[in-house]
Amino acid sequence: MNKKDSGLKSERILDVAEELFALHGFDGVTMRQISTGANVDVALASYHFGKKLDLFYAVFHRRAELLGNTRREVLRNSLQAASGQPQTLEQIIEAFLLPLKFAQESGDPGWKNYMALLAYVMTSPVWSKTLMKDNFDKHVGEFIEALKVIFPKAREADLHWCYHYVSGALALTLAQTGRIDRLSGGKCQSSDFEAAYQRMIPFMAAGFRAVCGKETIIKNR
Amino acid sequence: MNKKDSGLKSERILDVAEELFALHGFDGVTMRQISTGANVDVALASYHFGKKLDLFYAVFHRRAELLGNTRREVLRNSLQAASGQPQTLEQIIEAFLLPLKFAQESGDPGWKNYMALLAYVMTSPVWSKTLMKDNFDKHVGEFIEALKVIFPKAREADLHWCYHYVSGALALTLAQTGRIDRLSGGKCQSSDFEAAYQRMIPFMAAGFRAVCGKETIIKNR
DNA sequence: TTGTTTTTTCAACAAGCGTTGAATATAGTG
DNA sequence: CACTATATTCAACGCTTGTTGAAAAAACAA
Repeated sequence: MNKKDSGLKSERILDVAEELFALHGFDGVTMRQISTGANVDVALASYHFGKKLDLFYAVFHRRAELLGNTRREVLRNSLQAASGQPQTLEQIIEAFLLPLKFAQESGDPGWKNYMALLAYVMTSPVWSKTLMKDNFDKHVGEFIEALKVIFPKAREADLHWCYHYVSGALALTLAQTGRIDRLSGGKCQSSDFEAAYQRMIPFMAAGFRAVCGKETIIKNR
Repeated sequence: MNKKDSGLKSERILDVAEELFALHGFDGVTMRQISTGANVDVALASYHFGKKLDLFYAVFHRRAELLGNTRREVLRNSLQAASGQPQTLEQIIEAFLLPLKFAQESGDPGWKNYMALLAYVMTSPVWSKTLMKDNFDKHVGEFIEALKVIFPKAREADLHWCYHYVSGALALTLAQTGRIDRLSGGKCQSSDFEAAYQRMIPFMAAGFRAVCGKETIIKNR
């Protein structure tokens, strides 16, 4: 039995759609390409998921919930581990990035496609207003709040712009365009999320401090 | 005479195509939407630019050359102004960002659309391998070289990843998705490139130093 | 088994797609 | 003016699109 014939057909449709949408965007993929890739009839995708747009939402929503929950969990765990003291800036940034590292390491190749899809959605003026708003905005507040605790004197606009830079750097990394491979002559690889991850934490932490000032240290009570 | 009836029709086609491609991507725009927006017959776009893909290339190429040349010029000017001494890290980053600030301030609303288009192309796995490669990769080498001068002991991979983070933060800013407006409760605006620009320089400079070490100061000869 | 529900395929629809050759209008030239 | 080249429109082509109702197959229940 062929690889693309294993598993539930409805799941295969989601997997193939995820990969193709990530690569070519919503309008760059046809229902027939998806059904062909999943080795099912074109009508089956409509039967399970409705309209093409609904399928797109289903694909995006499938892993969004899991990712958001993991993010919140990691953030709260690091808060608890600090036992009363505020988290370090590095811990907050790490909590933001760690779930994606987990996903990368999970071995499920679908996660890699999903990350590229996430980058596509994040940078799209259209999808950002619907999919990001409905699936990810709610988690951002907690991160900003954690940052406010350690940067009580920083202006909110500064915090948001810095968060925005982290988001952007992350998005381009998730997109895995292959450009860094080319520009670096092979010294860096788009697929090497570990390399991107390790450097991103000190980079972004230093950036935050340069813009928002040194964080306030609160004594243990 | 209506606004969309002014100017050369071929330029109007490029302008409308630029705006629509930036918003919906290559596959999300039809030739008829473009021609309708430019108030011309659908065949005229083909007459002037050939296939749809050629039109897309023409749109992207129109401002790419100007942008690339300005970038190189600014970089070399700052090199000359340093009169023998190496540039500061901030100067190098500024040279990378300044042309976009210029474009923003030029008053031409087309530039704003082009920036969103550039973000779309930068983050697309498909277009990155063709359009970015053919139009922008050649300029990156000069920036990396300038960075190597002031970070002679840094590993190349570190420099490239840091450059990658700057690219990503810039891309998300150029995309103008409106997300930061929402998340910040109106305290930040996607359209306010000046605000993004001012904070980006100290942020990225600090990030570079955190990953690549303090830059080497070379005495005046 | 028979009956029922769910899943999957088949075949086809109307609408929209990019593209093109021929016809018409406009501008430029002498 | 007439002649020519360029610009623009018109009308239509063959093809692909997303979607759907009905038929067939498979799974399930009794």
